[in-house]
Amino acid sequence: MDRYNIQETEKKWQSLWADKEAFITEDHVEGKEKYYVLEMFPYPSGKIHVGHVRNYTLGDVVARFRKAEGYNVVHPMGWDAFGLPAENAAIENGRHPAEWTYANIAVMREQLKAMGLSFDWSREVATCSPDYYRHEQKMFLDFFKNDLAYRKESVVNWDPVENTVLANEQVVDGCGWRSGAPVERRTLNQWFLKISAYADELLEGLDDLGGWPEKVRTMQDNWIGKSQGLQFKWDINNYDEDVEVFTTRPDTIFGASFVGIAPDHPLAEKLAGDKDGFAAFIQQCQALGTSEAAIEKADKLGFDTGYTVNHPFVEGLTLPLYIANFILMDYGTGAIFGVPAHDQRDFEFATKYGLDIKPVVIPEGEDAQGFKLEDKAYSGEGKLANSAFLDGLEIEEAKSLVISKIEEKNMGQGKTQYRIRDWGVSRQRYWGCPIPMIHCADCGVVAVPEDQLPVTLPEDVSFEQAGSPLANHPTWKHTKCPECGKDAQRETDTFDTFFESSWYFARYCDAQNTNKGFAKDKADYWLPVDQYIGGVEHAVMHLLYARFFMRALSACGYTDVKEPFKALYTQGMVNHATYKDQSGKWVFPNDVIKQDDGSFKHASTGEKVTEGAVIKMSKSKKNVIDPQEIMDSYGADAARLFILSDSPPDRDLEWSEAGLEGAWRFINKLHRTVHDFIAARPNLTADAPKGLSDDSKTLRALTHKTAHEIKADITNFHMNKAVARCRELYNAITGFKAVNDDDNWALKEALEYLIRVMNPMIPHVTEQLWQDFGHTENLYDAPWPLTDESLIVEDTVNIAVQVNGKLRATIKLPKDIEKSDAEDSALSEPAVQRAIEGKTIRKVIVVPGRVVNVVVA
RNA sequence: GCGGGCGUGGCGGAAUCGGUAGACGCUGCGGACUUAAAAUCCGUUUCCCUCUGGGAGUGGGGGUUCAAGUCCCCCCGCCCGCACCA
Repeated sequence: MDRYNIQETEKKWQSLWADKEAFITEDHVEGKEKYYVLEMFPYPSGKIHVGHVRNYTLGDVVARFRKAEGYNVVHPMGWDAFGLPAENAAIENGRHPAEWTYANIAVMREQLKAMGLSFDWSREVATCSPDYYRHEQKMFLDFFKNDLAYRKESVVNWDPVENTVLANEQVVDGCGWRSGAPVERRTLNQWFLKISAYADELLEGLDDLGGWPEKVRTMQDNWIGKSQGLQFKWDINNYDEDVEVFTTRPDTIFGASFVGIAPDHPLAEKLAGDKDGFAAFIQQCQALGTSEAAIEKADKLGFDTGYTVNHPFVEGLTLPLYIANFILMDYGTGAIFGVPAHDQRDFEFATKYGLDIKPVVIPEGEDAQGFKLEDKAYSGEGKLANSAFLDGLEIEEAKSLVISKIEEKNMGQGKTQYRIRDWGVSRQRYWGCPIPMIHCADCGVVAVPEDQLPVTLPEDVSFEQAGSPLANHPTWKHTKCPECGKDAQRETDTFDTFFESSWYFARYCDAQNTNKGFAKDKADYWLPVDQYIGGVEHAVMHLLYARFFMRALSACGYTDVKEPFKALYTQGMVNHATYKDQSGKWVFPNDVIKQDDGSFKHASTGEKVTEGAVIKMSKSKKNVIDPQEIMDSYGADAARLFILSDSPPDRDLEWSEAGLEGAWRFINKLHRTVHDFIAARPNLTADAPKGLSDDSKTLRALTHKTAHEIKADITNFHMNKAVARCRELYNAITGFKAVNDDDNWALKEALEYLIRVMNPMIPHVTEQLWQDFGHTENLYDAPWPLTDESLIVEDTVNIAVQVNGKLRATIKLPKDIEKSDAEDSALSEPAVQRAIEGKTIRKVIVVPGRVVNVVVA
């Protein structure tokens, strides 16, 4: 018998698809609606990983399925090619970032091709190419002209030994990852994009994103963080400036026991700069770096300025003015009033420094005098108390009243505040897109004239010295001022790599365009992306930046599309068990052999190995599987099928060798079953034979039902259910005994339907089997199989019969039976009789088509 | 710390609107075929019991309901994001 040759067959179809340009897409195809499927493009880190396999398999199922449904599908792929790892490779191995990056791209492109993905490779982009980034330089200049880009000071993590800015992930326990030196916060002048100007629009736009997961919309909503509050000034005793605070809880003003400012608040140095311990305190705050998580997780620390402030409503009441490490300069005014009873951070702070904790919001059912806080702040509902003119009011009433009183006193005003900050796009790095600006001593900041774009990166850079390679380059930055012609210097910062990923989906619409990033009509045709698929870790930043970027581009006349992604699907991660040897070192799963007693040993050394937690695959823990090895030994179809089979795509997936083998077995079985059928050479008619046996009718019903339901499953991303249904149909096929050619006709229909509905999941073997059946068209170009609705209507249903909610029997009844008849049938069941014996029937609940519940006492 | 999510057999998971918990796969066990093994095929696989039946059971505790994996409240555990990783 002929065995299925996976490697040969998969290569054969991959080259056929390439030769026929099967997935090269034209714009505006007559009579077809467009459908844009997009997966988040990869960073070319070296080789593809299982997370990529999952992401691109999901996208491929959608793309092939929508094509079969008759859409004009575009499914592009490219490379998010700028970024830190390329520079790290340069430092560690001496390889040039460009050389390293392009070599990785070449490897990964071949790997993606070997997966049989239906990409339109004619649209491929690499963001590190000047052909790509020249256009975003132009976009930046347009943002600048339209007042959407500006410069301001902001804080970075500074490594004093390496003389370089550190990313947050490069700060480990407050120290630089390579130098080990404590990081400092340093202020630099940097470029920002005014995403805050679109805060309301981005927030309101979320309501129209029905195709997005609720959780992602909620996260973006919280990130934008719109809040109504009060901004007002506190008078500082014996000092001629006021301190301005922002609060979302003006109602709790009578519970205030201190006022706090951020360590980098301009007043901090002025008020306390000459005090003992100030420098040490500031240093301690700086050691936390700039990461918000690190700052908020740190123990609450304060420094008493010695100054006091006057309470706005209580004559003679003064509160201490602290500098506190948990107050963020970036939010509000960088100053707060602390209400320990009703804010957890303030509570911890007050506990530590012995400040008053005075409850002013009393929950319902508690007495204002008796209400005591246990060990944490109370932030729930309640009525005001201990608060002079606010006593007895609801929180919202009290907020408005305090705001209007403050406004009357001219001390401040109600204010809408956003948590979102403007997007800092400057990076002090080499491997990024140069920011097309020039600094002139006389003219200030001047844009590079458009006819001088692109500003390209110099190739001869050194990573030997500390600091930014662009700034260190001997000649690159020296240029002439475009306005006055005198000597001037180029901006040596490059863009944040989120800049590139904020418009790549628009570039795909017109990837070959050398004049501009994309032609408006092409973007307006293809965009928005109909289905975007990627990791949930991008729920906020990338997705929010891209939404902003399209609005900014739209404001500059590039396109009419403001929302780039109509529907979003966020996939879960891929996890794998971890292994350690006796010395505690991580071991690759590939080097582990499971023994008969369930224990593990090292494949080459024979040493005992212990199995650890099942966690996200990561190189550092070595719990990685190389997709290349999977494809080499099991084939792309098996890898794809396994990854779709087990877990629902939005949940984490546990990689399992056994599950992969199961998928591989299925593909071989499917091949064998089809070939056994063909070899039997049944004599078949073209149309459905009349008078099919009941078994054949049942098989036909399942066949058509399966095609129908898989369509719904794929539409809803229930890929694991779709696979389960395919296996059910397959099980029915192999359990089916054909006694004549009429039966064989039904069998062939079932097999062909199975092949067709599985094509988006396992495209190679299904194309092959379709051809083996004698079809001359290819499945990639074939429509989704039709469902004959008349075959799938059932006239009887199984009804559960319960007594007091407990299942006692199931009965088969006509679908449209009268309730009373269903009740009679249920009560006559022996098991029901037994259960109700000697009891009184209180009532009987009949849910048509589902359940009869007999309630007895 | 803040924001968001997830939790169902030995394992991954299924269960449309609150209506038969465990589809489908994996593993294990038993059997067939074989000189033998692999492959393949068949059966079986939530737990407990006094087993022609019955009881328990969806992270834990409480509640609503004729009926709860599903709704509500509290708690526990794990995961993602937190603005210079991508």
